[in-house]
Amino acid sequence: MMIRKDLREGKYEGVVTRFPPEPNGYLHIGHAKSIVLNFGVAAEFDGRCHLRFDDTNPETEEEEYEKAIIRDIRWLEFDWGEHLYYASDYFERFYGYAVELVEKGLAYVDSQSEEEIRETRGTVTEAGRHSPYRERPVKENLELLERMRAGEFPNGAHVLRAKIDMASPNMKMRDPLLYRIRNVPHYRAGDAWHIYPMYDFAHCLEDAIERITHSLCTLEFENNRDIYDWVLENVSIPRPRPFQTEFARLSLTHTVMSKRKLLSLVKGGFVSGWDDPRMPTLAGMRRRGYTPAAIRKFCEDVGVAKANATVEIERLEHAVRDDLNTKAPRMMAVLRPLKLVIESWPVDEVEWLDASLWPRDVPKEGTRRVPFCKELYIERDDFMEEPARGFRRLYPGSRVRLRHSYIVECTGVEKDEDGNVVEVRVRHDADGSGKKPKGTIHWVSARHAVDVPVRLYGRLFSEPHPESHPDKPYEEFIDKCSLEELTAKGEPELANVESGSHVQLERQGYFFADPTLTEEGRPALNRTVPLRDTWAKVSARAGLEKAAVPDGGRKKAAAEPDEGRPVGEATASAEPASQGAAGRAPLDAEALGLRDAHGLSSEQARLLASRPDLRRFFEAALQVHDAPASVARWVVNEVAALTKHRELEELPITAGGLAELARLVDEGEVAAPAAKTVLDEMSRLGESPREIVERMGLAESVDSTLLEALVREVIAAHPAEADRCRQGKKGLIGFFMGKVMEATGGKASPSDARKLLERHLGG
RNA sequence: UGGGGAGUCGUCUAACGGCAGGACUUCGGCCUUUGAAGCCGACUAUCCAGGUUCGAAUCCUGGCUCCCCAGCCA
Repeated sequence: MMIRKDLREGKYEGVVTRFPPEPNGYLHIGHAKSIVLNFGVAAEFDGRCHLRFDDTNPETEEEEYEKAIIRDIRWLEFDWGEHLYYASDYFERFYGYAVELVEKGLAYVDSQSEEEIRETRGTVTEAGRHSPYRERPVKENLELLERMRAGEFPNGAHVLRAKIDMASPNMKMRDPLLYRIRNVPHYRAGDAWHIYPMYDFAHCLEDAIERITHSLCTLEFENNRDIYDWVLENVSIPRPRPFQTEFARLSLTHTVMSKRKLLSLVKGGFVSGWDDPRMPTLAGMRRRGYTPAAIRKFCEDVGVAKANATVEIERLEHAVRDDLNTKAPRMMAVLRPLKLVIESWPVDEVEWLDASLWPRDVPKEGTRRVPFCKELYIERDDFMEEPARGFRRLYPGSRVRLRHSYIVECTGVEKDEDGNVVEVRVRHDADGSGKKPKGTIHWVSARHAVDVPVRLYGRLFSEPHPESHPDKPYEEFIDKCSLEELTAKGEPELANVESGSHVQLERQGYFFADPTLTEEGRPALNRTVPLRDTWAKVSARAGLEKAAVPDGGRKKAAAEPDEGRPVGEATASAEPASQGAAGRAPLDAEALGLRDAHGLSSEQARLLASRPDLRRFFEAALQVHDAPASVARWVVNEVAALTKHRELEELPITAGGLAELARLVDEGEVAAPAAKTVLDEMSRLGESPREIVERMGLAESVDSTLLEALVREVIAAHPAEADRCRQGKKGLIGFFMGKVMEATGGKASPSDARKLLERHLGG
């Protein structure tokens, strides 16, 4: 939107964005949002997006990370063409700009210690103090800088600082550091440098050098924008220059996102590495089976705004399921086996059934063969000796459909000496003539089953907001049970699932054949995401209710209207009374005088008293049109709004003009809506109200018969809306008002128009 | 308590001063050889208080809450 405006105004010829990762860690889903945004806007406006490594800190950056980052972005299927850049390739130019600043007297070499610099920076409420080296002569600065570059000093001996303002309320502007000495080699630049540029100096220059137009970054850099602008305004870079715009970074429930915390999860052994499938890293998600398309869709869906926000993980999971639904073929496997014996089936007979790989609503072809015989495995959860209410699966006497196969009826169970059910016995319905069963369960042939290692991944943190507990560190919410490993019994075809491919195990979830663990003919499956499970929710709820029942309460009736009643009291006792006008500070003498002299409201008086410019304007206007009430209203509400972003003095609007306008309205020559148009024009061009009214033909001139006709016309043009309005959707009156006022150019009396509309649409 | 940002359904996110919309979640219903998917429906929101206006999420005033800034990290 903002970009559209820039283009429309001809600020830039095209759009150039960039994704600027620092090669010091792995990319996570939060970076994905930035990637999708940057590449997305470039594509939308037919521009381009650069990939630029912001490698300005040699101490933490490594080629390994660079490689991983490139792999991850490619995996997301974004393409930067030949536009791969490195901040380190610009080091020489940065240095040139630094020299330029020094020569202009806008930067100096500071030889204070790190600690001294920190102490003299001041605090958020106190100004900082000047460095004793601040006025070092240009020549000396140049020499020192040259020697810093040459490696003549130890780390920390000197820094280059911008000379801006040690008293700036923006801490970032208190002579920010531009260069620091680091006598270490850079992973790309080698040992060519002994000084390295700071982010605030380098980033804006990188953008300018690459002719970036829109530099999108996260909210925490808002304070840095002033430096960004300062540097680019003070060095010789090509124009038009880039501008920085901030957006909210992504947070997700049930996880953490900062590099530091992710690293501590790895180091603490809570996960197996950066690519552990529970990690929110792209590498982890890839290994878990999340797809690039799902991640992109998710990033687009959550949108971009400036408000800090935490997106529910369910939303990501939805995107993943939605994508995989049409991409993952269906197969069967039993995670926790229970033997099922078909009493009515011959011992040695095997029937190979054709089973579709896709459900009805996925328009894809393909089947596989599934063997059926006397002994099968079914899921333990699919049998209950004493069925819960609503249980639609196997229990003594029940009938279920075996997926892709026969209907069976449970005839009994076998138990071990401890009373555990070890085998369920059924008879099958050979011709399918019986009535339809309520449920369908999955199964595999015991004889043909293949063992498949399966990892069930859950959320890393049990708490939705692990970082939002002041009294508890996020580590305490790590879910130790977020990984469950087991060996499943799979149908034969499952052995052929290839490394890196997706499959849905029916009724259980989407799984991914882990590329690092899968062997030929023996996939290791990671559960990407479980299927939505309504029954699990229902039974969990039932369990809760049951737990609440023992003390004799009636089933759910008691649980339903929970103890939410105190709400009414709470709101009532919330003492909002202290706020209102009565609760405000009393008017000072000046405001009091204003109020009494002109009969203003306290609010109006308070504003005029606190804004000398508006007060003078108000008083000057009274000289022309002595109607304090209406003039005050215009000044307080409308003129004040105009001064939001511009000084009153800069506005071409005069007190006399405003007074004239107020008079025209008071005397009924111009209707209120039209008067606002006039004011807008006045603030743009500085014409007198009368000139504008004449030029635009805004004098009130809509007589009642004409207005009536207009109203009828507008209603006739929107029959559907009129109907809804008559049926009670009163908000639509506003819709019609808008149309009528538009038709009259704001010249009609709004109250008359509304009356007419209400009469016609009232029924 | 300096400065910079931000407050719209439970959660994200829309709405030239003119119908508070969409998505996720939740809850009903339909359908179903996946308690999935799909389809239909429902619930629920403009931080608060004043003001301007025919009409305010939007403009004005005041207040409240949350986030960011005192790295030689980015």
